[in-house]
Amino acid sequence: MRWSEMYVPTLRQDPAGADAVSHRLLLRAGYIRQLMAGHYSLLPLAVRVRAKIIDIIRDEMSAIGAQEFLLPTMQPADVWQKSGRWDKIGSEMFRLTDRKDADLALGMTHEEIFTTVAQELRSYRDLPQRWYQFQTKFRDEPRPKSGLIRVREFTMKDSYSFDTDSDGLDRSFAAHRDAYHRVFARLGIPAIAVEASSGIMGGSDSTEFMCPTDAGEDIVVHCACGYAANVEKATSHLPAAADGAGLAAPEPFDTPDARTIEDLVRDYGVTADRQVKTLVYVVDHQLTLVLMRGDHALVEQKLIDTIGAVEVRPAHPEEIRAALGALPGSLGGVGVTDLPILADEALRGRRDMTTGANRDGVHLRGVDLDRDIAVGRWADLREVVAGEPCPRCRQPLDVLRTVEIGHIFKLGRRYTEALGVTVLAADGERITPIMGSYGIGVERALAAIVETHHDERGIVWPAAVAPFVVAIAQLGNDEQVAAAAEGLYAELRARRVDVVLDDRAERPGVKFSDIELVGIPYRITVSARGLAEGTVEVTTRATGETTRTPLASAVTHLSELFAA
RNA sequence: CGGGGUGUAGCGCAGCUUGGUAGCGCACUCGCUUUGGGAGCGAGGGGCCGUCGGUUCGAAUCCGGCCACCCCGACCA
Repeated sequence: MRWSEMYVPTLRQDPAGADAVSHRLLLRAGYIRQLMAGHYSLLPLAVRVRAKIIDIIRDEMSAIGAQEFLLPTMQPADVWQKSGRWDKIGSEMFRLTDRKDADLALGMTHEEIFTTVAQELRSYRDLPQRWYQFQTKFRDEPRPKSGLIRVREFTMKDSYSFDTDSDGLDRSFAAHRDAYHRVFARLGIPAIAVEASSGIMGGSDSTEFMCPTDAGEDIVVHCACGYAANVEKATSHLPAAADGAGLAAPEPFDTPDARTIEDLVRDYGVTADRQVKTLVYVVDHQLTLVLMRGDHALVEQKLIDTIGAVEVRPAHPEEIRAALGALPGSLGGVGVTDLPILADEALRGRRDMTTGANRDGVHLRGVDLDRDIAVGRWADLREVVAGEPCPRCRQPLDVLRTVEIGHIFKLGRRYTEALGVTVLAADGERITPIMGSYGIGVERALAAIVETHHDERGIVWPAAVAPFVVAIAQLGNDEQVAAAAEGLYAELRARRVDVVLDDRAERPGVKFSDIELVGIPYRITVSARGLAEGTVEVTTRATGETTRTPLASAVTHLSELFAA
């Protein structure tokens, strides 16, 4: 490719409102343009990178025996109704109707559709099957942000496995997990595999692949011993509390100005870890008390996962007052019998605690959880914070900001049952195949590479995904320079190297900064000055290292760099 | 959905307080010079000032509605 013929609209200044590094650089370097919030046009350079990412993923999918499909992105409502997700998913799914007024959806994932195809599986001998595709997904995100990191329309590599039994699913799951590690290693993404919540996908087990970056939105708890989990799932080992004997019964005391945990700490000397924080949630229309230790934060996803709830929201003050007779600040679970009460494990067995009395401006001390509060269910609901002891090795935990680039699920038989997929087993019985599903966000992976591969001058692509591996900077309009540059260009193309010849009538500084901004791994600089002594320069983008080499051996020198 | 902010040329911005019909830098076009780190000089082209309405002799500017986009939070496979 000749740069003079490419469309690469680089920007000299940082675009306004592009906060994330990858967003800023992809805009500046002419890879993407925004159409509307959450929808981006990929320009030629981005298309080249995307194609290389897809090739790497495809290669690793083939290596585990997966077969490529391409399923429709517009889908009928009825399969979603059969799986129950038409109602369960809510406004994140784009829905539309056709001229016959039939309900349709834009695919946000393809479990239902792949399972529909699987209805033709007949025999256990057909299994296992591992199927995948690269397909556009649509998700009506409430808040798209950070360029390609959170969008409403994107390409996903999604795969689905069908096995006869859970051992088979374990093998398919492990095959994908290993393939994903290889994919991310080849893409240059420092992915961490973490335990995750399965969310709306359902299923028994899931692992997320997370890339650490400031632009990330997921918090991951991580330990040197190898323990890693999304905060939505993470636990830590808290030291046991040593409570005193407490009181024979809870004792009210007036706290007229205390509305928060901190108020009680400051004005009444009750440390936060001796308080019971009473949160009121509406869980699938049921008002529910959620008790946490005063210094602990609730993870709503844990609440959702524990109950299997569809919708969870904090209750409004009016709802709370109507049910408990007090406002937030003086709430507690003592004596409450008409509402479900969930309590965090960290409160189990605690005595001599302080909590609200359900009378505004009054608290109770000497509360014994087992004796005084009708806890219906104990669960891990607490958010782990940095420095708490690792649940495995007891060393202090790290907390990282990350972006999710892949997620693999053991789904079970939910979809195959709902859509009536069965095969005949060896003994003549009908069995329902068990499924897994596995996803990688392609453009998000692209953004994650930029997040982790850049410097102050621009992007620094790993060679495996770079839009071009070599750029030839032809300086000046000297005929000999042009001839030498053209010669190198032809030679590299003959060797199937992705090379771009910067033959623009631009000054050297413009060429250098564009080539660096765009992030091409190697640059050959051809100039009259160099040719006078028979040499060209080869510069490595990542290190800035430049070596002079005779024109005739430039290609050989590059090959050595590729091999290194 | 709650809070905050911004919409003026392709990009980045000023002008708005104090109304009088739009400006700067970059980019773009042409000419000359220049050519190893985003060139210089000269001459040009380009904007329904997001949109609809109101006030006014007159609105980019004042008032109201709407729309879009960005940030924080909620939410989110």
